[in-house]
Amino acid sequence: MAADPPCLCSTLRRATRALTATYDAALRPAGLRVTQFSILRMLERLGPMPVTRLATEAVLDRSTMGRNLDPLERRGFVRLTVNAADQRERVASLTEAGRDALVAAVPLWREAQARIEAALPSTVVADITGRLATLDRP
Amino acid sequence: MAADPPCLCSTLRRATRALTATYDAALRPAGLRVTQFSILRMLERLGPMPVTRLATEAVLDRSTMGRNLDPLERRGFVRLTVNAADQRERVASLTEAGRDALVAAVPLWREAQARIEAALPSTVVADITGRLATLDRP
DNA sequence: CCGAGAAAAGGGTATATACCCGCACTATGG
DNA sequence: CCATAGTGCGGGTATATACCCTTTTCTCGG
Repeated sequence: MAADPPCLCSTLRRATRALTATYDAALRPAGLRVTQFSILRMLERLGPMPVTRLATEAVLDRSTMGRNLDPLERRGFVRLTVNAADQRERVASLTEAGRDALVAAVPLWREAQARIEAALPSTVVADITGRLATLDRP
Repeated sequence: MAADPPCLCSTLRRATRALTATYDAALRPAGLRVTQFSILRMLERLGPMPVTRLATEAVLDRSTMGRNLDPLERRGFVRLTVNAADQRERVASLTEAGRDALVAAVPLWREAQARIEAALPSTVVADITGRLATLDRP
């Protein structure tokens, strides 16, 4: 009986771990991880946003986004304020320190992104996303 | 000024989260996550193995493998015993309960794997792995 | 055979991720 | 205008991941 082939999920997880380590190493001088960098960049692009909207944008669980904001808030890169118009909402916004961190990180990110892109074109990654999108949520 | 393109790493992480959720959902009836399933399968394939060797095999940090084994040991799927020949080593082995869990999980995994493979051929994933392998340490 | 260095683990810390539950607040139907 | 349904969020719990430092145990050169 033929052995089962490798698990697609485990294989992709392994690849993602490696890629994450590469980006994290590249961003280390700026004191950010790629996850944190992405959140800061999203805040810069979208402006102040409530946690739930950020989570939706990143396709992350809401509580995960809340917890991912914690270290950023603790280090003063993000401020969380209650929305006066809807007191349930906590609006995340980039602080000056957060903007500075982003400014320091962007060139490092661009360098890593270019280096990776040379080996792993964005079309390949986009292809994966597209293929997985066809597996909808039942 | 053109906006920076999406981050390859964040995009791949997002895809991996989605894929993991799909596999985890498929394996839920067997009470396993895909991470745990992979470890059990590795133990079945390789036989009893010290934690460090398992970590190397999975390309995981040693301490991560040790912690990933915890829930499996707690639930009785894996046994950890000190190697008499080298008392530093803790050898992980599949228990009967672990084998049973695997037997229950394999058909679920095969179903998920087949379903995903139809949308995301293993060649595409293998391609990513190969491309990332060319990025060794600069 | 013994001491120095290497190897295997464990524990501490930190982050990333998701589920559930309950609380607080808002919006809405009568 | 109030009861209720719905929404946003925090906290609890669990897993996944990696780094560091320390302890235990081996191995090997002298």
